[in-house]
Amino acid sequence: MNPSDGLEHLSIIEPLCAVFRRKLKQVGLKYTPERAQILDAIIRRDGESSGVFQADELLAAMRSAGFRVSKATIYRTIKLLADSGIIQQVLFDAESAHYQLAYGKSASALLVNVDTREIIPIELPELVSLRDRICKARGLAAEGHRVVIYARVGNQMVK
Amino acid sequence: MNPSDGLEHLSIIEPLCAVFRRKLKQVGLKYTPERAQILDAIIRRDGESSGVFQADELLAAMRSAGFRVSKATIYRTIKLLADSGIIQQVLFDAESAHYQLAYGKSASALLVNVDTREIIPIELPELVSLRDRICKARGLAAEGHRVVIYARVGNQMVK
DNA sequence: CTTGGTGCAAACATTTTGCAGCACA
DNA sequence: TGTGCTGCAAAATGTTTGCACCAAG
Repeated sequence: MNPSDGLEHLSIIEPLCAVFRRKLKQVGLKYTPERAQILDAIIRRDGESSGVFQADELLAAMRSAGFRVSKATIYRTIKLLADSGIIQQVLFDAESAHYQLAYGKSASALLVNVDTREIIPIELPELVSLRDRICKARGLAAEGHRVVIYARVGNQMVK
Repeated sequence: MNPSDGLEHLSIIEPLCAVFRRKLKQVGLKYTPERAQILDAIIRRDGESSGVFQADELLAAMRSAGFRVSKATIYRTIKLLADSGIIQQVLFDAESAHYQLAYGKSASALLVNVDTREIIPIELPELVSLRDRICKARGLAAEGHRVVIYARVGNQMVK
């Protein structure tokens, strides 16, 4: 597949759809067109920008792409996807809930440029061992973590 | 001062009040009894439990302690205290905003026991250098960070 | 066909705001 | 004594839910 054909996301749509479908069946729920379209829209968004989205953003994006889904279905589906482990909530501000695709990035962190409001997902592999060590010291097992780092454009010379 | 006389918090009330008073004066605002009582209640809460609080919890605590403050004033004062750097928002769940006193703990993290819902503030000094290094690599200057670690009681043997 | 799903609108929970009277500086 | 502050209640968000009709399995 050509990496510049705008269809990179197709490489993950199929497996994620299958995962979602299986998870739904496990609990006796149905795989509907709306649910498929919402997951597809989330995957498409993941390609652009930071991949972090909010319910109303997603709704607006889908509407302007010609889909007619309701707010209620967006919220209900987001909850199902989070329960399935396909997306995860990221704690990034307190105004409203933010989510991102969770495939393989359960340990990632977000770097927020407070000047430009740009959100940059970063990897902090060192944090996992640090986290596990701290939990173990208290007889706990780490389940996950959330990290947000706030930064601004430094005026100091960068060597 | 006797550390078991229940008045440990007095050691920080005075300086924090002074800071708040000064910050208010700087922008032409007034230091009112309500604002003083709210800051006092926050400092008192910091002594108990984890020091993390929500607006409605604080309101309830103050009401049952005999103060008569309104919801609106609580919210308005929390915002002022956050702007003054005296308290800071912690991102811990998306349901509602959580805050804690900020004196000297701008780099701390929270460990949440998801079984008991207990919130344990912890120190992660290693994270500061990690954070600064990552920001500098992108020409940014770290302003702060938020870390929440979720853990549960481990069933595995802890050596 | 049966059980669950959707859209809509109303309900909710949290936070913000407009306004009339009150109080600090 | 004026500008800012308070309480109240209404408005504004963001999210959830009840219900009637529709559709997947």
